[in-house]
Amino acid sequence: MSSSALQLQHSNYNTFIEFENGFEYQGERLYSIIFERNKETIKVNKEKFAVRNLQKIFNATFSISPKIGFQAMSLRDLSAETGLSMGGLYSSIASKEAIAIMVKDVVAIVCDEIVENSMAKDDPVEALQTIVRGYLYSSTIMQSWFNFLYFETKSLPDLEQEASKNLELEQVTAMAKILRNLKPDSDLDMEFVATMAVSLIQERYVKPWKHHQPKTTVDQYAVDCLALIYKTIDYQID
Amino acid sequence: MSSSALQLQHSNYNTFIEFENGFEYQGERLYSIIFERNKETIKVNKEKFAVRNLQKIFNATFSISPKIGFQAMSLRDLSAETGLSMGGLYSSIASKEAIAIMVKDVVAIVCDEIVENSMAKDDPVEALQTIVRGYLYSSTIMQSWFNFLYFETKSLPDLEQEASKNLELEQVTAMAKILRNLKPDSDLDMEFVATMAVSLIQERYVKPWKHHQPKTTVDQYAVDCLALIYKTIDYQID
DNA sequence: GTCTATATTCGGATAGAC
DNA sequence: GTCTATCCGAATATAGAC
Repeated sequence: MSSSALQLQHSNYNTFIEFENGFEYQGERLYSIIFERNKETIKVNKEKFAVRNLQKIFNATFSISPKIGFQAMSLRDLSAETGLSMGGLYSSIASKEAIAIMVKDVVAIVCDEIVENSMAKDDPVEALQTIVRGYLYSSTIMQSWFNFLYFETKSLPDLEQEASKNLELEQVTAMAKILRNLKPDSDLDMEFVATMAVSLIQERYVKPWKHHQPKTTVDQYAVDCLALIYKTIDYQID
Repeated sequence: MSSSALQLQHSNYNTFIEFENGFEYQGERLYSIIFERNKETIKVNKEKFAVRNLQKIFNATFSISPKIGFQAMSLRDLSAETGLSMGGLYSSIASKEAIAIMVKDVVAIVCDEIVENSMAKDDPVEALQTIVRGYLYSSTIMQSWFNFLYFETKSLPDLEQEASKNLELEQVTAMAKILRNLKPDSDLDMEFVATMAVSLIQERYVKPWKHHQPKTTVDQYAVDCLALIYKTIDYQID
């Protein structure tokens, strides 16, 4: 119980709806956070205007770039899609590259929080639930953000590229650790199992053309993922 | 036995080495095939020269583009890396876009062959082996090609983008079909299992920075994948 | 805070000499 | 068959008016 008293309220969830209600990285709040973190490079001073523009810019980016790629998206495309002029764009962002970096920053914050929340659980079953559901739900709400970072990591400067890859490694490492706690005596390669689990979760945001449409709900998908993991490591659920 | 007599010799394999020996899409042979298929748009007439240049061009593309992305790679970058001049490049390829299209064509041929070979097997256990090992081994030998298509599908014209996505769907569909043959009475969602399997295979060529280095061999990885699949569908191997 | 207009660089592609 | 030289459009980014 020790550390669990310190947990954020939204670190306990068993359904998507429940998670979504406590998830702060969405809506205007999200863009406020981005604004706060990038005040120095954003020329617009009033939060009200900056937030509105950032919202337009990211929406436009996530509308254009999945179709043709970030590098092929010109700022003129972005200007047309946002309704802002070239000058208007540059008053809200430092450069084109800055867009990609901001995406990376936001996703990094969210990913860290997922791992943190999970690591705070003493019970490995709860910990597994938390990381799987947390990752799946977060990347559902922020689908465009996760998808963008996945495919556009190459568009980042070397340092941020490294950071982006590490996000994934941390998920795998954390999950493998939990799995070892669940079955301390197993001689299975838990890194392998965790790799499988992570890539299964990524499937949803990486290949929306395959999953996004009808088929299964996120909650069902979460159940399926967990069941598959338990089966793989021969863990009997009560 | 009926159809298995018609199979290509290299459709029977149980190890990477064995597969590699019968795999024709590598070395000079590969570039001969590309040359034959693109004679009309390649200005160089002598196969000897064309093959040598194509080899340089694809090697350079696979060296530069994973780091910065295909769109960010300029033909001047390519010129520097290949040692060919701008004019020299354009005598061997029709355009920059043509490079991406040729990659897609080659990968499509290989993927089709994997599915074909697998579908030719009457025994579902053999069929599963064939598709899993075929996909894994092919994408190991042609790692750069598969990786490129995965991340640069966006750089293709709409029509080829569609074709590229279909390649993946065909793998999943084929694998799901085999799994249903293996366990006809199971009420598991075999599309889900196949999706998991395919994304596990893709892991290797999609994230080489995670897997390529030391760790497990391809053969071990194949065994692990197959074991995981069997476990998932509760199939007892003899 | 947002626009228009423009500076400047760099991209893909081609023509024509060798 | 390959190279050099060059065209031309398009890209990022900025200056300064409103």
